[in-house]
Amino acid sequence: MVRTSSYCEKSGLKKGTWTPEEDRKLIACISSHGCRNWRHLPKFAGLSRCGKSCRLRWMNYLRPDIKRGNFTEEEDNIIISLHESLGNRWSQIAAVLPGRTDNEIKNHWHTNLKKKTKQVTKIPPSSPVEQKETQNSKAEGCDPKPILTQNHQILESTPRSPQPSSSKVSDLAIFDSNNMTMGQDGVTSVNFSGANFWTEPSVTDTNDAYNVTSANFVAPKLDDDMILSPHSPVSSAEVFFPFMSYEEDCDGLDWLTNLMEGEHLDN
DNA sequence: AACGGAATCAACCGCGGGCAG
DNA sequence: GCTGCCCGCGGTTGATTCCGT
Repeated sequence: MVRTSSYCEKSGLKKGTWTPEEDRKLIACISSHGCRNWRHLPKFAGLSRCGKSCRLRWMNYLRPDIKRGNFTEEEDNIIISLHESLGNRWSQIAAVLPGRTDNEIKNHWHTNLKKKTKQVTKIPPSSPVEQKETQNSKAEGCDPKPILTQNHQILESTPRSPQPSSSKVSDLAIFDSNNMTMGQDGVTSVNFSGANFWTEPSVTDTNDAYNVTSANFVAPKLDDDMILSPHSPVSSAEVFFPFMSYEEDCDGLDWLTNLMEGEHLDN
């Protein structure tokens, strides 16, 4: 199947899975130039990719504020609830779940939640199965109804087990605990040494607890000898970090600690 | 251990909307 | 108002991984 795109019509442009080297180039380019023009960005970055592909990679994977990890019960409930009212408007649903991309939510819906909702509609309310599920929910302390914080923000996530793929961000991320700080609001932020990553973040959130600004978000300095892939030695700890928010006693910090201790590199 | 089907998820594509000229 | 460019969205594909036999 050969389809053309107004965005990627040029032949010779690379397609498929992104390599760590391409990721590094893209991050470096956005770091220095920002991402106001996706069409021209690949040229500056030295990438044989179309702008659309770069944008997608950034928005769905490399963006610093992406929360990595399994969806929580709470997030599932919110997605289900919002899907009932909004339908397949994944971007709007994603807006309520900071750190989650529309693509991720969409995939999660099709792979997990769709079945879940079908089960719920098929099974009579008084069925033993549902009763059991309800009991489980209660036992786990999960409210079956969506729980939204005052500003519609989910602050927790369970860690997602890393997958062995060369282009996964979990492979790329190395953390420096010295650069992690916990704000008064319980939000973890990370300052990287190096130049300002982004003087004008394109990804902004009106949510105070989630705002990523140049003040609290300084990106890694991408030296030539700095390698983000776990397949090669890392010369500095000041590397890219998926931005996330946690409550103080959240398990997510344990996950971070594990990552920092290199558990994600054990493959 | 090997195989095949199922599940997962990153990435692709076309389309529509916004905006500048 | 029209046209072209660019961006973002949602549907879909396909490579990879998982899991049961």
